[in-house]
Amino acid sequence: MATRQRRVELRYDPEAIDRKWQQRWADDGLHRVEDDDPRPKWYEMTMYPYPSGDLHIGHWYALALSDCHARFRRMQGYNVLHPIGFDAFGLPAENAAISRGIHPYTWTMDNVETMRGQLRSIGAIYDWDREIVCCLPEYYRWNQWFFLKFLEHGLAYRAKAPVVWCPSCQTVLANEQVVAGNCERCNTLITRRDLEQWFFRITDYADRLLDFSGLVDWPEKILTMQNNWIGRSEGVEISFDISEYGLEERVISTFTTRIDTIFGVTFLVLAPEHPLVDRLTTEEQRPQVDEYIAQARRTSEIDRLSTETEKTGVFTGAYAVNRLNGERVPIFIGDYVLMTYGTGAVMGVPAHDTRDFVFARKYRLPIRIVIAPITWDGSDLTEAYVDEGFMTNSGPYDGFTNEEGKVAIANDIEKRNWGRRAVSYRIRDWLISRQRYWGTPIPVVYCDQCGIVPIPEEDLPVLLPTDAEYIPTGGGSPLAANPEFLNTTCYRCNGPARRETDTMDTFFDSSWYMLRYISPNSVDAPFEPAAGKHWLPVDQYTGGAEHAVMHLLYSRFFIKGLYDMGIVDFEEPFLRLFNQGVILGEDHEKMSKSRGNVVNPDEVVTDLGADAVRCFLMFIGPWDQGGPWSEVGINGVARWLNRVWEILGRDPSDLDGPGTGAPSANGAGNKDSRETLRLLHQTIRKCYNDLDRFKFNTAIASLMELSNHLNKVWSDGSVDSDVWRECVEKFLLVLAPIAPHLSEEMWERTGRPYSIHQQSFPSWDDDLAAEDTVTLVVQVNGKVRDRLEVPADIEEQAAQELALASPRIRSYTEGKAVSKAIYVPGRLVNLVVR
RNA sequence: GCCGAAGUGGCGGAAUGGUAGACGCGCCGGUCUCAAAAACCGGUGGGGGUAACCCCGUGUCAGUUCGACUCUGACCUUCGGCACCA
Repeated sequence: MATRQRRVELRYDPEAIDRKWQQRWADDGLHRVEDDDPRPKWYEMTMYPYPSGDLHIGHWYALALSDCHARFRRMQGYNVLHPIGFDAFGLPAENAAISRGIHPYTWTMDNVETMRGQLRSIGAIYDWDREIVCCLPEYYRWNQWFFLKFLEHGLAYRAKAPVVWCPSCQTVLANEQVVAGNCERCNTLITRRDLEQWFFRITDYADRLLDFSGLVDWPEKILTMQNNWIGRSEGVEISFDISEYGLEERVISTFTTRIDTIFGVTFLVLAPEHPLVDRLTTEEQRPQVDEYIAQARRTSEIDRLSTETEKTGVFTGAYAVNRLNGERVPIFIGDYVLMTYGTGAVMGVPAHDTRDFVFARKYRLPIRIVIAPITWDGSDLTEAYVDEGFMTNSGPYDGFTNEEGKVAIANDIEKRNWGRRAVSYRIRDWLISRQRYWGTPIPVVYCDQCGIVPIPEEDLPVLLPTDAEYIPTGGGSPLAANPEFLNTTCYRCNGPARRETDTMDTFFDSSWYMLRYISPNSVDAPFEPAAGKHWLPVDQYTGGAEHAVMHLLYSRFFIKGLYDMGIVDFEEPFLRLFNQGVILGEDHEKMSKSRGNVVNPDEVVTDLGADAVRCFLMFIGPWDQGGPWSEVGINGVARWLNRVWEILGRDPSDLDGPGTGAPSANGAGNKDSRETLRLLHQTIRKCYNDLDRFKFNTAIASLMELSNHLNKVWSDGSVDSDVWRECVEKFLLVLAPIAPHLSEEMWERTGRPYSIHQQSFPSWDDDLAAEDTVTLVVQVNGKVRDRLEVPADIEEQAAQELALASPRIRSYTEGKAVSKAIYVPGRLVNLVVR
């Protein structure tokens, strides 16, 4: 048992209050969401958790705070749908199965059951009737249905793609299972293997995915990351002649964004996986080439693309002809060229490309300058010159600026049919196939007569067999080892056929789950169109920034695909996006079992209540920044809630008693009452604006200031009881989305009608919130030299006169000329003196 | 390495071109207590000064500005992602 650090003596029993209200809200169906509610709709969705079996503090951070925002929207008058579900397919279930011998289904569903209970302790406004669990056939049959739609619309295709392979375990590995180039289980050196797999044509949508056209309100950084991930570049595909080898392919096609440097080409580099490598390699060079390819198969893409690691390559023994100048240049292979980008072949222009420069130096290839640096004296380069300039050594194009050259050369190449203008994207088509058991079966069969045959819609779902071997062994997908699943009859010709045994990437499930929450029980369609029309798209999506690129791009693509098929009538699934940060351990490190810094929220909730945990997570700092957990830090908010309980629970009529309160004849007339009212209205305004923009930390700080102030004016007996009553009521209403249990309990105890969560967020009065006086800062040459208390509406002239008249200021301006005076209304005067 | 962020007291953070350190933790002092804990009240960036006050201070270095935590450039450190963790 760890040393108990939570030492706050609460005046209330948080466990009893949490239990009481969670039960009451559930019994009353307070959070049930109806489609036909007359209020305007607000669909606020948070990324659904993976059912790991334990709701950790990071889940609380994501879920409790999004719940606060959803509750705030509800108090603003919206009918709020804030659903929850489980991202239930994936690798950890298989790992658990392997290490503990539990079936992935059992493991997952047990975890879901545990986590449902833990999730209830948050006190969120989930409508549990809308829960989704995507490993159940009721959900994944729609994965299959959507797959068939994409296939039907030509957006799915099969192609070979490499997978990471452990030659000892004879299984496909996830990148996560590779440790320093070795299999994490048996420590064998990994390699890569080509398998025929399913792809979705996300690249067809690249331009549309780049275009946000004001449709969405997302953080700028996420838009930038997506743009960079898609990585559009315009250039030219130019082919080099290899007809001398008498192959079927008479050219090698390369993609370049710098066609203006074509006369500087002194070599070509092919990706080691390029299909021509085998045929072009000379017998003499073959041993080195084969060895190099084997090496490349073990190297990760990050290492291959690193600008830090040395650029290597091997000569194939073959040459290609640059048709613009007739030169014959050597063909290399090099692992810094990827088969998945452009054409898998690049032209080497060492003088004007950094990587090519290093490569040419290493292999002693000529470096020919074709774009003259501005101050070039004709000497050799010490590094690649990648900037603009005039063309030289470029035949008919000499003297052009390189920008003019780009256009002229592209035109000439197109005229002669040596190539064409082209756009290349860094993004690759979405590889859907997984050689794993715990996923959605891909609904096609392979028939010797008919080829690929999609399974008809009416025969869905293709059930994942529960009695199958789920531990991957002996080659492909585990399902391939299950003859009852594998062998079937063709849906077209009734002849013998084999089922597809790969399952789907789990990003497939999460690409469309926002649709399923709308009609989670629909059996005829993934969602009811009428309900979809009402709720979709999602107004606010929240979740970790780790999903900035992949999940969010896949989902955007998926929805655009459905839009084109007429299945949905909107193009962007998530109108607004907010990414929360990460909760770290007390040691400021990422939480992990091996570090022993994992926080169990259940214990804290029992001790201090759900609201204390919610408040602490909100108070820790800005939501998008995350922050470290602190066992002593949470005492602070617990103490505050405890004080709020005590202060707001006081009997306001005590203020009317003799010797206290001293209410003035006109109610809120006395000075402290006016101050109190002002602070109340300022606090409501601040909390409204802060909660609106997820700035929970400063909202709570301002409520703390208000409670401190209330305590002070109470002990001074200087506030009117009516003002006090107004403060209590509005304080509780502002607190309601933040601390739903405590505020409900106090709402009841102060004699107010159930439920606080059906009330509106309080409004404020700007006039009441306005200050009479402000502190005018007086600077001399930008340094603060005095502060003056002045009327809030002071004019520039008067402010300057007051500033100049201040004795302190005079000691700085004495005998000097004031050359300039800057006035910021109601804030500052800056006198510039020489 | 590439792409994207972040760096402010002893700690979490506030202030997004105008009073640096709101609010909280911790610490120090006090009240209560036989004592401690809890609770409550007060103080708390560093340096100098009896004091009034003064100087320094937002990762480092340069720049823009009357004025920079805030904008620009370079660098350092940490974090997220890099296509089979989700």
